[in-house]
Amino acid sequence: MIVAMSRYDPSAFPPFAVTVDLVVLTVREHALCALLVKRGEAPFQGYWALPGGFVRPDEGLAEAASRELAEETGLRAHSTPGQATAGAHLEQLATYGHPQRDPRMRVVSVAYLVLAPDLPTPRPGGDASSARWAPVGELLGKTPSDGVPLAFDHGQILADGVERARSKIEYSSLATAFCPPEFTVGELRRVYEAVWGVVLDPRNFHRKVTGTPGFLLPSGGTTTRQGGRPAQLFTAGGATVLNPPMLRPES
Amino acid sequence: MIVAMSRYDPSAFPPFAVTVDLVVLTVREHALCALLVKRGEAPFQGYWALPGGFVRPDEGLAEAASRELAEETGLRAHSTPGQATAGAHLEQLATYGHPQRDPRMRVVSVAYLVLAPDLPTPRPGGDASSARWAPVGELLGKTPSDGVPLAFDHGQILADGVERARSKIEYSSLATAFCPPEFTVGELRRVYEAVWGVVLDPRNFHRKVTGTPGFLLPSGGTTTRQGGRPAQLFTAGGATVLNPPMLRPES
DNA sequence: GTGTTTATCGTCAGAGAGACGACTATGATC
DNA sequence: GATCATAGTCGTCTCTCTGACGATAAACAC
Repeated sequence: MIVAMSRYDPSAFPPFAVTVDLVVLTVREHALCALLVKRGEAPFQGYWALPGGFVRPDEGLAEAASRELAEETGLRAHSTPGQATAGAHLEQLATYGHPQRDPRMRVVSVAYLVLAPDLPTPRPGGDASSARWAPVGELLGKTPSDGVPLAFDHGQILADGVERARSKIEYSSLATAFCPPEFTVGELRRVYEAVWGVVLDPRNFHRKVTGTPGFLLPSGGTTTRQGGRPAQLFTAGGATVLNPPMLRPES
Repeated sequence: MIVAMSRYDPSAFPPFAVTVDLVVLTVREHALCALLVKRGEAPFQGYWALPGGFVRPDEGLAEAASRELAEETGLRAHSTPGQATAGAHLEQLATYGHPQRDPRMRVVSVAYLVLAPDLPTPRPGGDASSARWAPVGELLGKTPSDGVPLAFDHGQILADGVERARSKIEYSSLATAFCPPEFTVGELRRVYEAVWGVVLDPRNFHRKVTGTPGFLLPSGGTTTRQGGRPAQLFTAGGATVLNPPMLRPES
């Protein structure tokens, strides 16, 4: 409905706090991992949580997410498609606003999803007491009694972010955001395997990704850093959508 | 980052207003239409806008969207998948929070997407001065100089909602949300044609939707309301995902 | 009855994916 | 240096699915 002008009087409305929370995903040692920080204050003191913080009065939502990401990891993210630089991918995930999700006051949190290549160090920057990369397999798919859950509704946010990542690499070239600027087909395949938690046939995968126009650009070089026969190096091509998509194996 | 406790002091933060905006889509006369309301006050007085309103202090975001939808249209929406009732489908779309998107104060708006069967009357309920169903073809894909644009950033929100609907019916059974409880294959096909703006082959479409397990349940009856040979009536089956998906024809 | 409209069933060729064989080029080990 | 293990790359076969399109069926209008 169209609200009356008087309703815009700030004093007439209890204030909402608006925050951003980040689901930062990367692939480390064949496992999909999420960045967690340890909370230093109540509530949920000592619990692990997603990084995040308040949106400042004069900044946009994506801007706030990007700033928090830089504060936590030093990563420079951008949401522009077809990135060929070393930055991470950032996109809005969803917004969480259950009235009691924060016991102190009404907080509406806009969650962002970040896909980043493997970072050298977990670097607990900012004012979080500590930070770590946690394999999402150990955080998800467990009963709430297994281990300590995440603070607030961050377990749900993380689950939504992981599902978004899993489905989005099906029909987009976003999986390259997990890779360094130059990568091999095998490295890209291991990304898919880690994110989906499956094993893919190397030959069919190779045929699929090299046969999709614009997905991969040969950079000319080769590498043997994975052992075995030298593999061709590629960079991400300009294509952002995969048509036809590469669907996850069922079951 | 983890913020200090003092930052939770409401007086320390300029309040954000949180609203919900609704992209309500339906199919009328072979065209995809969106619900618009005419603004009665400044700013953008006299402009068409998406329906929406403030989130109340004690209600969740989806709850607020559902309430606004009921106030505007009388529809009872639910986001539970596999709905067999006459209600509309509701899902969160995205959140828009550019600092200057509302000239009066900082407003963060959580947009929801509603897919509804054709409603008997546009029913301008609530306190909007008037409401109408507008074909999205006339609102999108035009230069900003063609006609009057929507208020605020509602043109962008509408475009995002339409794109979400277009892509989501590819791999889900959501198109049935545009249909009455009982519908024919031809009626469902006309939904796809209206949403995508294409013409589909009736025979291939029939084969695809009747061959996908769980998509359609025969209800036993037949109808001739579309003219021609009587068509079998179906209800939406329990399946929510289409595998393999039904991809839009390219270009 | 004849024509029109819509629904439904079939056929055929081509694209694409899964399963898997074969070969290549490197480093590691004996 | 020969052998082995590892990973990469090319090919083949089959099956499924899709797009194009012919043909038939069952209603209504005249």
